[in-house]
Amino acid sequence: MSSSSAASIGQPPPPAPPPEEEKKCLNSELWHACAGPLVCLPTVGTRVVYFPQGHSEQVAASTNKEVDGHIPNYPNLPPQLICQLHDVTMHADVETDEVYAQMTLQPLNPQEQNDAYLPAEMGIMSKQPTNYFCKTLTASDTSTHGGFSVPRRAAERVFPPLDFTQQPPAQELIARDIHDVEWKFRHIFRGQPKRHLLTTGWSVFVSAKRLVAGDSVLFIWNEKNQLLLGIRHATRPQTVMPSSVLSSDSMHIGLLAAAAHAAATNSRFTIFYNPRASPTEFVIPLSKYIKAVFHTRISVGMRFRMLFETEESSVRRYMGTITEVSDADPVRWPSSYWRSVKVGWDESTAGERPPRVSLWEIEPLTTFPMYPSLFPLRVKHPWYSGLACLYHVESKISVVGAISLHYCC
Amino acid sequence: MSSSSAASIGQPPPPAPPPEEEKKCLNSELWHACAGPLVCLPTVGTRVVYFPQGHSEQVAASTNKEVDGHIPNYPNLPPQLICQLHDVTMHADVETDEVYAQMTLQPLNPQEQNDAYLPAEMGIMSKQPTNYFCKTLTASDTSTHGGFSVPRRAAERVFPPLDFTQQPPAQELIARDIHDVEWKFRHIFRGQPKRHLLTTGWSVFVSAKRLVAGDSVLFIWNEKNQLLLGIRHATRPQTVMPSSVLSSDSMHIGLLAAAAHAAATNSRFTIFYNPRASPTEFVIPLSKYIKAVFHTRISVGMRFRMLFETEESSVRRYMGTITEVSDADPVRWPSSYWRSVKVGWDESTAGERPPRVSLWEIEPLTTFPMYPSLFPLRVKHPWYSGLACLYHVESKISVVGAISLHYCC
DNA sequence: TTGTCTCCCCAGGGGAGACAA
DNA sequence: TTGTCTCCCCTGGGGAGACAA
Repeated sequence: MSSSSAASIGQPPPPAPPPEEEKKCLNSELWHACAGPLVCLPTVGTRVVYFPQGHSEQVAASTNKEVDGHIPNYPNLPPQLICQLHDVTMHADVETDEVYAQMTLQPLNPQEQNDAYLPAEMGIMSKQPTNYFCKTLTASDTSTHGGFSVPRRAAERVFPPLDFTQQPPAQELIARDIHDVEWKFRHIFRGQPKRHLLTTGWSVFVSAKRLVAGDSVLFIWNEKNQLLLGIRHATRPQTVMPSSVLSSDSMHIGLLAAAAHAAATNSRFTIFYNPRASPTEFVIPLSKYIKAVFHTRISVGMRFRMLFETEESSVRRYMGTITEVSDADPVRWPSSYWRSVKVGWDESTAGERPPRVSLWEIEPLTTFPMYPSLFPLRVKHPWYSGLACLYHVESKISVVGAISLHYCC
Repeated sequence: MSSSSAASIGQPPPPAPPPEEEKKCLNSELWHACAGPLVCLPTVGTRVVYFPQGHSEQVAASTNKEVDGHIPNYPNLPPQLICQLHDVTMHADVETDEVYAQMTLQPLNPQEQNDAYLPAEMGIMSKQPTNYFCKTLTASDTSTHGGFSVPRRAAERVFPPLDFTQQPPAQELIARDIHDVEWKFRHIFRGQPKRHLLTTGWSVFVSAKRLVAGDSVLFIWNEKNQLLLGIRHATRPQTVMPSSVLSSDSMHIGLLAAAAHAAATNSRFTIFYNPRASPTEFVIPLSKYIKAVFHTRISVGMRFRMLFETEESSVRRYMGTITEVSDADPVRWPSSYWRSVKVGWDESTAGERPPRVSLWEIEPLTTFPMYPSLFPLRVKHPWYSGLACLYHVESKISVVGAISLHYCC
C-alpha cells in the first residue's frame, strides 16, 4: 500500500519495462565485455562460413546431451555452408543475463559463390572497453554482511571522482545493466585503512542477479560518461537445464534440418550463438576461413600458439604441437575442416584445453609468406560445392594479396 | 561458519539431492494433481495417435512464436501418426515445478497397422486424489506478514488431527514436494475466531517456489499417510522465455523432421507433453481416436458438450454448437482431424474457449448407437496410410463392439 | 469462515572499523 | 591493498489477535 514516492537509493529498481521493440539494440560495449575478450561477431553484410557441426556442439553443450545415433543423415548438408550474414543482434537472457547473439544467415547459391571475390571482411574485433574493470566476487562481496570491496585502482579509473573534502567521501553511483535497468549504489571511501566500497544497493543487486562468490561483475565508464554494469556467472557445471519443450534429439535434428533446408532453397535461417556456452565459434568470417584453410600450411609436428581466456577474463597464449590432421567425425562429417587438427598441449593444465582445434583458431609458429597455396593440406578429400568455388577465388586472392588481412580477435 | 546442527523447523530445506537416476519416478498422484483434472496420459504399451500439428501448437505456445512460412514441407509426414507408446515418464521442471511428461513413441509400420485390432486401450484416468485440497493463494497468504490461512474443512480432512487439549493446538507438518524435497511447517489453530494456519516455514516455501497471489498450492494426504505438496503457478502471460539455444523456427523444423524421420524408419522418437502450456493433448489413445472419428457421427448445427478446467481446478461442462467441419490448416495439414470442428460457444465467456476443437474432445448431445459408421464424416478426403488401415480395423471393431469403451478423462 | 490490518518484538542483515594476509 | 571478522544498531518480517466482509 505504500506509494513508492521516492526512487531513493537502496530501493529495488523497477522491473525492466516490457521491450516494445524486440529488436532493441542493447549496449554493444557491455555485450562484448560480458562475452569476453576472445569473442567476435562477424560484420553484417559480409560472408561467413557456418559449421552445423559446431552448432551441434553448442546445442549438445546447452542441452547437456551428446548427439546419439538417432539423427537422420542430411547428405545434402555440407560440413560448412558459405552464407551471407544478413543480421546480427546481441541479446541477453532475461533470467540469467547470459549474453548471446542471433544471426540470420542465407546460404549462397552456386552462382553467387563463383562470383565471389575475397573481401577484407573480418569480424568486428571484440572491442574490450578501455575504461572498465572486472572483478571476481569474493565471499565477503557476496556475504550478507557489508557490501562490495572495489579494487582501488579500478575505482579511481572507472568511477567518477569522489569529493575528498567530505568526511567520509561518498557519492551515489548509477549504473545500467545490459537490459538498461538502472541500479543505484552508495560509493564510499572509508575504513582503516581507507578503501572504496559499494554499500547501499549492493545486496539488492547481488540477490537480484543471483550472484555468488566466483561470479564476476564488470563496470564500464564509456565515452558518453555512462556507467555500465555487467555480470558473468562462473561456468557452473550443469547450469543449463534441458528444455522441457523439445527433446534434445529433436533439437539436433531441427538444427540440421533447418540448415539443410536453407541450403537447398537458398533461404534465410536463424541461429543463436551463445559465446559462454558454446565450446567454439561456429560462424566465422569467410576471409578468416580462407586464410586459414588455403593460405596457411600446417603439418604434423608443427608448433603453434592459441589464445584462451583466463580466469580473470584476460587473454593468454598456450603452446602446443600438431599431432594429427584428420576428420573429427569421419562418419557424420567426413572431409570437414571443423576441428580437423588434433593437438597436444605443452602444459599439464591441458585437461581444460580441447584435444582438437580448427585451423583458424591456431597460429602456427612457422608461417609461410602470403601466397596462394596451390596444394592445400588435404587434397585427398573430395571438395564440396562450397569449397570447389573457393579454388577459383584463390587466383584472385593473389592479386589482393598485398592487402593486410588481420585476424578477427 | 555456523554448522547447521539442527534441521529445525523453518530452516530452508537442503537443495534437492542430485538425481542419481534421471529416470527416477516422481509421485504420480502429485503429478496428476498438479497437471489438473482433465489431463490423462496414455498407458505404456498401448497404441496412440500422435499429431505433429498439435505438437507444433505446444512448441508455438512455449516459444511464444507462431510458425511462419519458413518451415519446409514434410510430404511423407501424415497429420496423424499411429504409434506404439513405449515409455511415459512424468517430470517436473527443476526451476518452476511445472509438470510435463516425456513419451517415447514408435510409428507402426504398415504391416503392424494392418494387424491391428481394436483393444480397449484407454488412457490412465487422471486420478485426482481423494484426500486433497487446492487453494489459490490470497494476498495475505503471500504477504511478508504472517503465514498461510488453511480453509477449515480442508485442514480437518487433509491434515493429521491436532491435539486440542494443547493450548493452542499445534503440530509440525512435513510435506514432500514433487521433487521429493521435504518442507516443514508449523500448523497451528489459533486466533479469534479460531482458524488453521501454517506459520513457521511457510514464507521460506513461498519465496523458494516464487509463489505470488493467484498461484495455487495443493496438499494431498495419500493412502501411505504421506503428506504431499504441489504448486500450480497461475498462467502468467509471457511466462515462458524463448530459448536462446535454438530458434523457434528450428524447433518447429526439429519437431517435424524428427517425426518424419521416425515415420520413415519406424524408429522411436521422444516428445515432451506439457499439460499446462499446451493448448490441447496431442498424443491420444488410439481407441479414443477411433471411437471419435469412426463411431461418432457429427454434423453442422449439432449441439455438444465439452469439459474445461475451472479456475478452482475443478471441471465444468460448456455447451456449444458445431458450425463447420473443415481443415484447420488446409495448406500445411490437409485432411487432418486435428481441430477439424469449428464451433460456437453458448456463453459470452467464449473468448477463452477455442474456436476449433477435435472430435475426441467433444461429447455430441445426439449420439448414435455404437456400430461402425461405414460412411465416415469426411469421405471427400483422400485417406492417408494410417487411416486406410483403420478402415480394415473397423470390421473387427464391430465384433468387439459390445465391449464398453470408456472415455479417457 | 477467512481475508486484511495493525501491533509487537526480535533475528538477521547493513554498515562500520579492526586486523591480518 | 583488500579479504574476513566482529560488533552495533535498526529495519523488516514472523507471528499474534482485532475486525470486518
